[in-house]
Amino acid sequence: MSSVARPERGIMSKGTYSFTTPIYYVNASPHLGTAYTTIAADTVARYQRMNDYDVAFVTGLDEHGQKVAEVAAKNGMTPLEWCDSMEPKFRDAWTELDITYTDFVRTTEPRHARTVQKFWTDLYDKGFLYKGAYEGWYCVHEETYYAEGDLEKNEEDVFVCPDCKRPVQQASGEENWFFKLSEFEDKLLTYFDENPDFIRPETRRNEIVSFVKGGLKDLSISRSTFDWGVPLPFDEGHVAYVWADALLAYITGIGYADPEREGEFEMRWPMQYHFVGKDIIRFHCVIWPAMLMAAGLPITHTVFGHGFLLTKGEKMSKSKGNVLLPADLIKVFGVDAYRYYFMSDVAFGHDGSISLERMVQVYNADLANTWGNLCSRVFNMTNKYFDGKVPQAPAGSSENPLKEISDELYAEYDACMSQVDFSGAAAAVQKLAGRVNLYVEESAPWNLAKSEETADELAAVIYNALEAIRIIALYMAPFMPSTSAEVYKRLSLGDIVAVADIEAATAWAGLPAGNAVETGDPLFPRLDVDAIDFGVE
RNA sequence: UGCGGGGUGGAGCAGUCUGGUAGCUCGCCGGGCUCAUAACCCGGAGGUCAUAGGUUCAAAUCCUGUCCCCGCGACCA
Repeated sequence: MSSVARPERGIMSKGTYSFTTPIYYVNASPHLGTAYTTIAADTVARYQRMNDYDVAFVTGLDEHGQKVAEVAAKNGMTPLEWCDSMEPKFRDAWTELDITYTDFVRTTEPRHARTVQKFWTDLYDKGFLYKGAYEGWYCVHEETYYAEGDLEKNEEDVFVCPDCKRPVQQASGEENWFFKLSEFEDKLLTYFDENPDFIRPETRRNEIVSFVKGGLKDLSISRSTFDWGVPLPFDEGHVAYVWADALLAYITGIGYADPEREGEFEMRWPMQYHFVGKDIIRFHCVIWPAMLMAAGLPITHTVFGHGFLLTKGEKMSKSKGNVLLPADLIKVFGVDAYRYYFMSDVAFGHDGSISLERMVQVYNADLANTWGNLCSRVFNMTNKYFDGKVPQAPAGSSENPLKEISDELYAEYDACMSQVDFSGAAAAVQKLAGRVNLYVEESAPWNLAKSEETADELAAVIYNALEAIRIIALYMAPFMPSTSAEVYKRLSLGDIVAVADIEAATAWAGLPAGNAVETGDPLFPRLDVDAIDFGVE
């Protein structure tokens, strides 16, 4: 099903690096939030590919469940027709944002049904499942059972769902399959204890630990009241319930039980990261590791629950009328600036307030004034003083402040990126860009150009500035792929996407003398906040 | 009610775990430079770190109380 080319395996040196976004629910179109998670994952994907890793980046769609069936019926479609109509919205959004996922899993695909059936049959065989009746109440909307004590009552004194406030129905003794989640309470707590990085950031970890300490109930993993789902092989009248289905898409995406991808799952599992919004960490930090433990599989290294994007301190929602759509922002800022803004200006893991005004600020300060203008002025001087060719750096010119910073940069940048501290990584690169601007100022090449006596000095300054620009382009590439590719092109360097070892590539003096340098149009023309039509608000 | 996050110069944040010159980006004011996208560089103004107590030689940072804001609860990471 997936049209995305998978990377060749086994040819890179550092090993595999695998991670996921959530398998998004088909009911809503992609919005800033889903785009945020996905851009973050893509930034990791692009970086780790440049960092000599064999990357697997799994995303996809959760297409099962009663709600989907209902929405489809309401729109006069079969459930699958409805899902088919939603899929392009996601794929197109990701294409527009330059997302380089390696697999896009739809939970309705046969290969995923195979995963679900194999996985749960295995747990069934191992004795982790039992059939039981759920006493109590059921909310169709949440697809969840509630004990009477957990319910709330509305004005009419009718029991309603504590989550969605809709009336609930009596469970009527429907039999479900249950997963013995309660057996994993201690094992999970021990695991959390021994693996402090499993849940990040730390506040999320504390939440989960206290939640598990509060006690775990067995988990209903099947439904027999509707059939829009994957049937369980040991009881065909039952389909896997939402999380018992969707979480497994992560392993479908790396070839679990896939005869066409022999050996890939073993190579890529366990993964480094699941990137999720903070609202769904429970499923990823409690149910999922318990499922894996039961299956005898290792557990993903880290579940990272990032924060929400807030506007004016409030969460975006349609009813508040403060929703921004990715496409609207791309129109104004372009894809690269869009990606850069969210990665650099919002601390990953914390809620972040965003605004159009702030986007314009960051765009102008970091991209137009610092990075874009730096390229502009240095390229222009290269053109003016060296006929548009990279000058030969004179002997001894490698002793300079830019090299000093650059030599330390990989370690700092890599540490940030490995910890998914995107804003830290971006700031580190930005610091070098700022230093180059200062270096140019201090060296004043326009004065050096006035006399033959300072010709060597001039060549050194321009070379060093160009070299720093090359290095900055490399480090910016995971955030802003198109711009970095453009800078590489203007320096007559090869395809930046082919860079497979960024540490080696960013070693000083990698820029060949004599390369043609094209000044080109400004990379990021300044924006005037008052002159922009955002088409929203 | 509950659970969670937060209140730091005009705006957005860092610093709080491991007490000891209050830092960053933007904006504002003044100066410099001229290669560049009114950009770049330097300097400056501006904060009783929500509030009231407590601990301490010393608290934004630790403890206690209070006030306020936000999130989960509605499509939604």
